[in-house]
Amino acid sequence: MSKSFGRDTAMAKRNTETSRGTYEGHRERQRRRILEAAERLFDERGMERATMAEITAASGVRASTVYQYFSNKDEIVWTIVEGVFAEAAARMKAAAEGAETALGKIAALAEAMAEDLAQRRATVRFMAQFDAMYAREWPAERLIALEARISKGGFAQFRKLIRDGVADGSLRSDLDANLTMHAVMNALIGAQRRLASLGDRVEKEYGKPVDDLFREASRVILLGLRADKNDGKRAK
Amino acid sequence: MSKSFGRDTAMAKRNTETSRGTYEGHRERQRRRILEAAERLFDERGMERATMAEITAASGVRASTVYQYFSNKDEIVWTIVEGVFAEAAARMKAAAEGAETALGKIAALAEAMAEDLAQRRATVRFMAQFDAMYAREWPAERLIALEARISKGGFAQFRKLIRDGVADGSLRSDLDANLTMHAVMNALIGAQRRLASLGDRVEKEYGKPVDDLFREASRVILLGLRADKNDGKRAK
DNA sequence: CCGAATTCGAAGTCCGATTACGAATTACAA
DNA sequence: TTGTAATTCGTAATCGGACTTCGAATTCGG
Repeated sequence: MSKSFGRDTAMAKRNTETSRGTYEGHRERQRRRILEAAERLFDERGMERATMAEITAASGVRASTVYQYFSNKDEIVWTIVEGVFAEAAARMKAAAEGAETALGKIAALAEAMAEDLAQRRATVRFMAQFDAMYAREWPAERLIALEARISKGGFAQFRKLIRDGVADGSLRSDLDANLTMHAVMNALIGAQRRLASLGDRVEKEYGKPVDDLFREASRVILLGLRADKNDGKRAK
Repeated sequence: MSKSFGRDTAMAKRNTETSRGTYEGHRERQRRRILEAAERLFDERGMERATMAEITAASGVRASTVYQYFSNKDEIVWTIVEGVFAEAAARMKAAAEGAETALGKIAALAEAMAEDLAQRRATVRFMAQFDAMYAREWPAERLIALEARISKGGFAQFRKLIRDGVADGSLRSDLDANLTMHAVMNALIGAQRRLASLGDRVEKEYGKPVDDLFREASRVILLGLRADKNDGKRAK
């Protein structure tokens, strides 16, 4: 509430014509320091277990100061989540761009997700936690803001991808682009997040790295999307 | 720690030969009362937000008494989770038993999951939360106990299902039963849990009930599992 | 009715999030 | 270089929620 009172009053006055963003650089640096410490701790201990005290200690910034940057722990979570989601989306987009056919793009996207699962497991786990706990109560504005960034990044074109795929014959003809897109994305993301959450547990029990399991799942899905040799006669 | 001291000492003595399980009935009833209140609250407010005070209030049992039944909130969560998982597994098993071919069984299983998603969304959401937050730190014993129950119930036969399917020609011949089983189960469960978590949000945005999205996802997966016409064996 | 088992209540501990606020420090404009 | 606004520090305090303690009151079964 009374967060940046100092800035909002006195500084606003000065800004009227003089030194724009005087302390901004420093503020930005501090902000990053806090976010980085928090992100690491969330990864290591889970966003529930990670305590404010730990975060402040790790960031080297006192608690009372942290609250001048973020009004509460949730704020920190949101901020990190937005960044993480946006980055993931960007990676997916980049991956998809490298492929030719629609089917190829989808495959590339799935492969990118598999790599995230292998190399950024903690981050994926973090996203899983977030989905499970916060997703339902996202304030609409946040959601919109996030989607805006992500849309530019990749997911949004997915529907078009399916439409294209049906058109160019690489995907089966009986697909409803909109429905299929959401269904497949949710299945892929769901599988990825779940595997990240179960992680080591699954690996210990079944010997395979979880990203292999994910790859097999996406292989099956891709097979399901692909056009039959004799597409057109077949309906389920 | 000092939970059931009364029972462990005085009553243990009596049990030596006399009134076995005297107060058991009542105790069991109380236990249920608490669990039911907790389950409802977890569904309504999430297992994080639901407070002990709320649970005790809703159950009509005082806090100090509740702690004679469960040593802490986590205990309650575990207990409910075990029941919920076991029930879900039983439903799946029942569903699979009604079908003939392996592919049919898998389809029936997926349909049962879709129905759970439609009719027990809160419960599925609950399982999603649990997976995301607790799965990594399940004590092994708990896990074993749960798996024992679930195995009897359904998941365990899934691998056999795939092997059978490959043998009877309803599934494509290049599947690795063990790998595919885990991959597909994780994809299905992951999709189901994710859709339950996002729930209304998804429905509002895209007009379709989430169970339809799930059905489409499983349709695609089933298509991916199904044997090609020219798989070398007869197709279904 | 007796005695064990259970519940109640109320007070209290512990811990983590968050706040309040004055003193100390830092950045920068003049 | 210096005065002042902006920022940080420390520390004490509040608050809510999980969990405990324990003696008094109540309930159950024989």
